[in-house]
Amino acid sequence: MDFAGVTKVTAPTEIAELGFTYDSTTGTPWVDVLVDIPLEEKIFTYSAPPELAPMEGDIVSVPFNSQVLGGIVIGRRERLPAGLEPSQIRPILDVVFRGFFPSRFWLLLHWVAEYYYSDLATVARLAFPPGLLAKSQRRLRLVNREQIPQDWRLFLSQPAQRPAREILELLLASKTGDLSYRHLGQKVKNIPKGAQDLLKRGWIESYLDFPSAPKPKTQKLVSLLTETQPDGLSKKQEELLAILRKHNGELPLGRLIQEANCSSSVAETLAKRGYVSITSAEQLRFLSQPEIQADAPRTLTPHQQTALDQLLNQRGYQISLLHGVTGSGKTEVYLQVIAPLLKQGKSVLVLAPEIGLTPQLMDRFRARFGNRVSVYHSALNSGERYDTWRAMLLNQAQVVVGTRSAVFAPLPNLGLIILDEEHDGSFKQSQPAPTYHARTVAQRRAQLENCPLILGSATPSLEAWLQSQSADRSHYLSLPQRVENRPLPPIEVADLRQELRAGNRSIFSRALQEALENLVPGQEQAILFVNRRGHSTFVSCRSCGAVLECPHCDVSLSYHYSQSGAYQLLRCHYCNFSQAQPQRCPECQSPYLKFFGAGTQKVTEALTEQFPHLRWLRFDSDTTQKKGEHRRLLDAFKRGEADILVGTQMIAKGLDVAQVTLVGIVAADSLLNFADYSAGERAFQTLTQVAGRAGRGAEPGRVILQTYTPHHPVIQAVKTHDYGAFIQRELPERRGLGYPPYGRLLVLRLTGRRGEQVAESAAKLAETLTATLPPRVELLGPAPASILRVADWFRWHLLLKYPADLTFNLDLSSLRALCAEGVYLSVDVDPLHIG
DNA sequence: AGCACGCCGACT
DNA sequence: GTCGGCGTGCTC
Repeated sequence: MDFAGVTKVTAPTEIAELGFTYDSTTGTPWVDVLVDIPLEEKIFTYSAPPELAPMEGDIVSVPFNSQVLGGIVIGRRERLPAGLEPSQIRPILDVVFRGFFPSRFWLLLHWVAEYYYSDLATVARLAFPPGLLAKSQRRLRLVNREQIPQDWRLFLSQPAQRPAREILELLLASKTGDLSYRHLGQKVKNIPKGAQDLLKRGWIESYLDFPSAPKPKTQKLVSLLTETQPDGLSKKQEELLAILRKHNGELPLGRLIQEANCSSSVAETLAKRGYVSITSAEQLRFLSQPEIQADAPRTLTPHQQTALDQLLNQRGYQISLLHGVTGSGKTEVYLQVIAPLLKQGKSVLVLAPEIGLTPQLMDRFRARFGNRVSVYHSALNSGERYDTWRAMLLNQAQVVVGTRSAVFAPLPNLGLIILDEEHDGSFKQSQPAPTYHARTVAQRRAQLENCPLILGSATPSLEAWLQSQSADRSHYLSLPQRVENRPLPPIEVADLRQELRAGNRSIFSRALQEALENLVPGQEQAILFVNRRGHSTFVSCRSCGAVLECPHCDVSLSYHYSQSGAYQLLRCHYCNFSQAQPQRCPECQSPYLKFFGAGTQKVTEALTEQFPHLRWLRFDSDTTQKKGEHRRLLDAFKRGEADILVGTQMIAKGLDVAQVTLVGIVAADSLLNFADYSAGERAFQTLTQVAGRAGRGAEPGRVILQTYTPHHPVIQAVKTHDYGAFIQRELPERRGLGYPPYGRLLVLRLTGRRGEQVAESAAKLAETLTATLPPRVELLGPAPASILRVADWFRWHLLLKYPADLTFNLDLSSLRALCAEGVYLSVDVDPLHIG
């Protein structure tokens, strides 16, 4: 079955009944519009043509200078602001979308804009599907291709006519002969001059491409209005009514006339006489998704049942941390909390780290709730996105599963928010603004909607854990055991220093080699976790020790090669620069280059060499670039087409394959050695999650963790599956240093193409901040970023650290004013990474 | 953010 | 003189 459903068209007033209110009775002449432009004061007053009747919350097109921009009506006013004459006021051009914005949603956007030092228009753009806030584009097009003389170059031979020549060349080369100013601007210097020349000759014309609101596909729907069989109808008319009756009284016009083999005029006559109605209906485009076997609620373990009972009893805003070890059945608890809410007509928002990586979560939801589940994430194309957005707005009792940005999903009757894998870093946007964390926004939203929020994780973030212990309306629920009494896999730590001493130079420890040797192909599967993609993390010269570095970034290049051996590349993992692997050291011409650091490619290479009987699949961002490739690879692995899955971080997320009995962590150390206050927390989470992939089926699992630092407290906590031990060590440390969750952080990032300028601006900011910051705010830096230069951009930052109970405000625009030209300042509130 | 207007150097 | 460079300021 596919989901291509037909929804009855809903008039604006009906949308309003979904809980949004506005008043169309007082038609005041002026409206304030938030214009979609990053400006200090973004509110402009427009006149409201009565026929458009723009109202609060409407999305509108407005003239702005010589462009047309999207905007949001934020209020109406009786009189003009001081100093404005009626003659200065221009009218609203169009209402793009009507009657959105319940006030609590509006408040949420406001709050996000303020909390993250962003602005309303930027935040609003996140919350809307593309197109709603579109701006007009100035475009140039050829008036008539044939009319331009063959020898046009002769007319434009002056040096000063270079822009005109270049524009014309580009236009002639393009299929449509129609290009946007913006596009041309990237390739031609001084377009206005060139355009002027060409316009004067009458070869091209310039026009404004109006933003067109995304329109849902519509189709005509014919509905039966009479119960009885009316008299005096023609044969065709009777036939048509009979067909309608056969289809429960409703059919799309196209299908109806096809089946009745008549023209639409027959239906129109019937409509005129009042026997049927013809309405316009939206036809929503959805991703056609693979069919899923329906399933029924599963029997719960006592722990699951306890958690479920507590969650079912919650009313109003509550925040619950569902701390369930890997394989403890959190998803089943979610499903059973959701079911009764849907029956009450409420909707549920489920946020997950990356939908692409967790198709299994999606499948579980669809198996239980069928077509009441929809996905919303950034990989949807704009048509799908728009229609899903519409559906969210219009449908009752639905489940939306989405990624970070879905926290803004416009569900009118929200009954619950679930944030699964709450600890996952991808819930935080670090770039561009607003630098929001979906967990933080979800919490605010739950408060505004007055509904419960459930955070789920096997390895809760320290923030969530601390909050669950102490804060108001917070609850801690635990699922300490796996379902069906399956044990957590024992974790063996292999000391790589001892391996070296014992003369083992393989990247696999003896324990891991033995385990791989004993893996029964076809019955058991293994996962090998490697922290890096590619082959080697760096290449260095044996003679002079030179390390090959990226010419655009301050990092070493990684070595990659193709399966066929067709290329050997050095690639930068920061800016994607690549070059051929040189035959000789560029410094000393020595031919002896050595590869260091194991990436996924090197591991698969070693597997082929040492275990030729085992088939492997590589799962990292190199092998999953194509759309749908995640799923394809995971499905292939699930079907047993390979014995071993070799992958990066990605495999830690929600992968649930019953046959996996062995997990190998090739090198845990790279995770521990990040110079970041939260490195330990992230390492604990990743290692625990990866280890948790083992033994999820009937067969018990086994984990081998290789490391050079076996006594590191994080390794020990992972080894003993002891979350408590981990936080008892980590929390006092954080408290002592004033780091989150006890203190708060804010990073000011400065970037620019000229290194000295960036450094100077950073120093200047620091000076000003030192003089103006309130007493309990600590300023650290300025410091160069741990990788100073990425893609030829230099990066410096300043870190502000302050007690969580302190509120203060930065005046961002005056700080921006302090920066040198070409130096950009951005803010990251509650950053996850500082580097 | 665009985009116009407006004021100075190197060409016809 | 004119064109072409880009600084400055405005957008309801």
